Amino acid sequence: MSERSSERTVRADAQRNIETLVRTARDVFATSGVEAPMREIAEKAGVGVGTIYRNFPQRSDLIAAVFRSEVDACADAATSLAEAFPPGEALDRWMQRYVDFIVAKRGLAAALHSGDPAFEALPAYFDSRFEPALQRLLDAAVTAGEIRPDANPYDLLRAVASLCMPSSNGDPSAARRLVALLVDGLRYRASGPQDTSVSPLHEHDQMPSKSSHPD
Amino acid sequence: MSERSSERTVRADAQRNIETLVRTARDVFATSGVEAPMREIAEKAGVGVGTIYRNFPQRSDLIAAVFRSEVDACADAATSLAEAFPPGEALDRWMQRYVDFIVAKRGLAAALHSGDPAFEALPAYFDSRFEPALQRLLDAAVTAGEIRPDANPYDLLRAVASLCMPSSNGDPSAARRLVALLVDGLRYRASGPQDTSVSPLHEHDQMPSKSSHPD
DNA sequence: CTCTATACGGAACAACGTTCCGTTTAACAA
DNA sequence: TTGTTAAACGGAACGTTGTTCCGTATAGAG
Repeated sequence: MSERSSERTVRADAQRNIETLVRTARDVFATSGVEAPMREIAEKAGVGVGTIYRNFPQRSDLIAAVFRSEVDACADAATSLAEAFPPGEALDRWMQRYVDFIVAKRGLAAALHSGDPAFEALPAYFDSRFEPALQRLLDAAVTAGEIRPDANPYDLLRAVASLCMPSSNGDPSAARRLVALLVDGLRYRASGPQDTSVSPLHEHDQMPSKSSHPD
Repeated sequence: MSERSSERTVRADAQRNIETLVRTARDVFATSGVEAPMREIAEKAGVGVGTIYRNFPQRSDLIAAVFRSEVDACADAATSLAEAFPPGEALDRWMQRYVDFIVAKRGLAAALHSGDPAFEALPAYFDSRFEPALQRLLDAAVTAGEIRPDANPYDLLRAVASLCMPSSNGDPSAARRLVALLVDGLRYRASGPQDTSVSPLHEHDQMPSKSSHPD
C-alpha cells in the first residue's frame, strides 16, 4: 500500500460506484420520490443492493448523501455565477437557482423532519454551505452599490424557503416571482448607480404585507 | 334490511370499533410515531387487522381520521373555553391548547406533505375548523375591549404554527412563551382598560407544568 | 504472474401494508 | 324466543420492502 497512512485505500471501482450511486439515487428520487425502493436504485445504477448497503449502511444515509451533494452543487454555483456575471445579476441568478433547489428538494426536506438521526446534521450543513455562499454574493453586490447593505443571508434563505413551501402557495412560478420581488426589495435604497426599474421580472407591484413563516 | 334512505344501518359493534380504533391509533402514533405498524394498533385495540382495513381501506385513511378527530377536539375546545372563561383568558388558553395540538401533531403534519391523496383535503379541513373557532374568540375579545380589532385568524394560526416548527426553534416551552408574547401583542392598543405599559412579558409565565417532554 | 484484502451480486430473511376468506354475530321478522 | 341473513369479524396468507449474509470476483501490491 503506497497510500498515506492517514487515508484508507479505496479501491477504484468502489469509488466509482459510490459516485454513480449518489447520481442515480438523485435521479430516481426526483422521478419516483424519496420512498423509491433500494432495488430500483441498485438496478438503475447497475449494481447489487449489497453494494449500496456497504457504502450507505441505512437507506437514510443514501438520502443524506444525495442531499449533501445537491447542497454542494447549489452552493458551488454561487462561485461560478460570481465569476461569470456582475454582482447584481449573479445574485439574481443564484436566488433562482436556490429556488430550484428548494422546490426540487421539497420531498427530501419533508424527510428531514422524520426524526431519523441520519438527518440530524443536515440543517447545520445546509446553513454552513449556503450562508457563506450567499453572504459573498451579497457583499459583492453591496460593494458594487447594487443593493442596500442591511440584508442578512440567514433571513433571506429562510424567507425564500418559506415562499417555496406548498402551504404558502403551491405554484412554483408564483414563488419565483415573489423571490424576484424580494431581491428587488434589496435594491431599494441601494447606494450605487440609481436605477429605479431594475429587475427583469418586474411587472407586479404587489408586496407581501407581512412576512409570515408558514411551515 | 329496513334502512333509512338517507342513513345506512351501522352495526353497533362496528361503530364501537371505529371509535376505539381512532382513539387507539392516536395514542400509538403519539408514542411510536406515525409509522407504527398496523398490527400494533390492531392488537392494542383488541381487533384484527381486517377490521381496520374494512373501515380504513388504506393506512393513510386511518391517519387522516386521527388528524380530523384531533382537529375537532381542539376546535371544540374553543367553544368550551369561551363558555368557561372571560374572552381574554379564553383566547389565551385556547392559543396554548392550539400550541399543544401543533407540537403533538408535528409528525402527522410531516406526513401531510407526502403527496398521498388521502391527505389532500386535510389542510382545508384544518382551516375550516380553526379559522371560525379562532374568529369567534377574537370577536368576543374585541367586543370586550380586551384586544385590538385588527387581528385576523388566518395569520395568527400560521404564525403560531411557524413558531412551533423545529426550524424556527426546537424548544416547545420557547414556543409557548413566544405565542404568549404574540397574544399579548394583540392587547396593545386595545380599546378597553388601557394598558400603556409596553413590556410584553407581563406575568404571563404559564409554566408548562405537564410532565411530558415531547421530542 | 500470484496472492489476498476488498468489493461485488443477489438469494435469503424479517417486517411491513394489504387482501382474502371461513367464521362469528348483531339486528330484524315471526 | 328462535331462525335467518347481511354485516362484521379475526388472522393466515400474499406481495413488497429494507436489510443481512456469504460465496464469488477482482483490484492492486509484490
